[in-house]
Amino acid sequence: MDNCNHGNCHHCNTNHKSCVSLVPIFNHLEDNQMNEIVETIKPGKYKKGEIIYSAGDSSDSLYIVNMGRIKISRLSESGKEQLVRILEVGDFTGELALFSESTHESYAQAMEYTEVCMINRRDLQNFLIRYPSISLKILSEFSSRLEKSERQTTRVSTEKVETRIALFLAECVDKNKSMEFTLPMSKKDLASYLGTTPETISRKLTDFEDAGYIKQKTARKMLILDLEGMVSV
Amino acid sequence: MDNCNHGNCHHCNTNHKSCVSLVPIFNHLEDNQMNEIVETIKPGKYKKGEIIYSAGDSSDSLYIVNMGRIKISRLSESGKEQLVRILEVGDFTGELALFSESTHESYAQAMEYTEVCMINRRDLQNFLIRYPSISLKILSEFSSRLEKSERQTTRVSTEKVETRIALFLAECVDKNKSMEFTLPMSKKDLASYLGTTPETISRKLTDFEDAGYIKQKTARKMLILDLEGMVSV
DNA sequence: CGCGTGTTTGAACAAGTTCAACCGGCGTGG
DNA sequence: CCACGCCGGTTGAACTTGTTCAAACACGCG
Repeated sequence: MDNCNHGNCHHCNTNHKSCVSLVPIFNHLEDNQMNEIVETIKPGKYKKGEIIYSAGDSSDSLYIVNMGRIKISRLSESGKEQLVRILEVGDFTGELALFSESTHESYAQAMEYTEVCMINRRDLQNFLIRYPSISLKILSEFSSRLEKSERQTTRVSTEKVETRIALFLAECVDKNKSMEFTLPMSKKDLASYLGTTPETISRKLTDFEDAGYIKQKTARKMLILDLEGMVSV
Repeated sequence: MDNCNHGNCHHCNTNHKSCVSLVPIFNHLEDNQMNEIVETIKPGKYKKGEIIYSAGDSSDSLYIVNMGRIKISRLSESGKEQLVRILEVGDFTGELALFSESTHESYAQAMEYTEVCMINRRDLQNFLIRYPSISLKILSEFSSRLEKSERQTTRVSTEKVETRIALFLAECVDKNKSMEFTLPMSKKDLASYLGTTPETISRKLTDFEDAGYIKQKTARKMLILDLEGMVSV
């Protein structure tokens, strides 16, 4: 904020400090260590819908979300695409290319106006060696991502669509700590994420509504009426 | 080997050195550093079929496979189980419990007589701080696991069973560098891994055979006749 | 206001699961 | 050493689930 002397700080590209001081992987460092990192950061700004990187790109930097939201999708061998996860402020991506030399297998797209901070591989590896605690943070993040990813695989492999939707809604309740919330993505994207089609999502949600488990206030706004009942289908 | 002065070294529990000097996460260290790690290691031996840890266990150690093979499975919310991955010599598991306090969501079972080396959380975290290069190795392993796991999710979500089987066989060819190989697991387990049923696996494989893509020499022995044709179904 | 994309609904269709029966190899215990 | 039993694998047929395609709709954004 300090070195931002005009209107909207969100659009002030000299303000990289927040990237570093806000995100979990760095915010435990000493001030002078953080400053050192701030020095090496390059900012990036993307309009809604803009592609940040594509499958096949030889990425060599870590992207940290400073503002906005990013959608990460993969293409399957036969060309169909799947939404893998959504990055919120403080999340990062680009890991694959950081620890192996390979290219991206996924692509990243801004879901709204988004600002990121980029750290290139060489710089990051330096910091990892000098400040081992950063590695511990990233390891912790990785292990939780791994956990989530494997859980998702198991769900898609073993649960029927209905159950997957119910579990997803239950997680939204959890995250928002409220029975009323807005879906974090379109139903189309949700279908892609859950490994089904928009049609099926639509149908199952009206089924849930008919059964009295939920109420769809608008396309995205949900009110859960009977969580227990819904997840135990 | 040196400090093993009786019969079968496989059953010699004073020989922990190989765990450390063989596995990728440690084998780049200096001798004295390795010795330090060897000191803290506890060995574990498991008969075929034995459970190494179960879902719900509050694990607090990293398991490194010294010999044998371990099957990692998860239980879905509704109780169905899925094979997540198979650990070979040099692979490790237990990561979840290492960087968070939580309990295991998966369980591990020895597929044959298996020996592991265990390092507890406290010791490992110490080494990670003192020898940052270990973190880099683990990060690299994690990122490749993450990649694989996400690829698997995408496959299960978007590809039909036939394609998943074909891709799996193609990977076996790749790994064995030969058109002839033995399946790394039973067809029952394969079904669980690919998110389908043994019946379907059986049927699709005979379909492949009828189409002239493969030849099943025995239950586990496969010969790929037309890789191109098979994967482009 | 109008276009485009996301959403809903219907009906036919495809894919894979389920259940049940049967086969065969392997290990165990008599 | 043989017989039995168990588990993995195979096959058939009915059944369930979810997809696909097509059409109509609606909401939001320019």
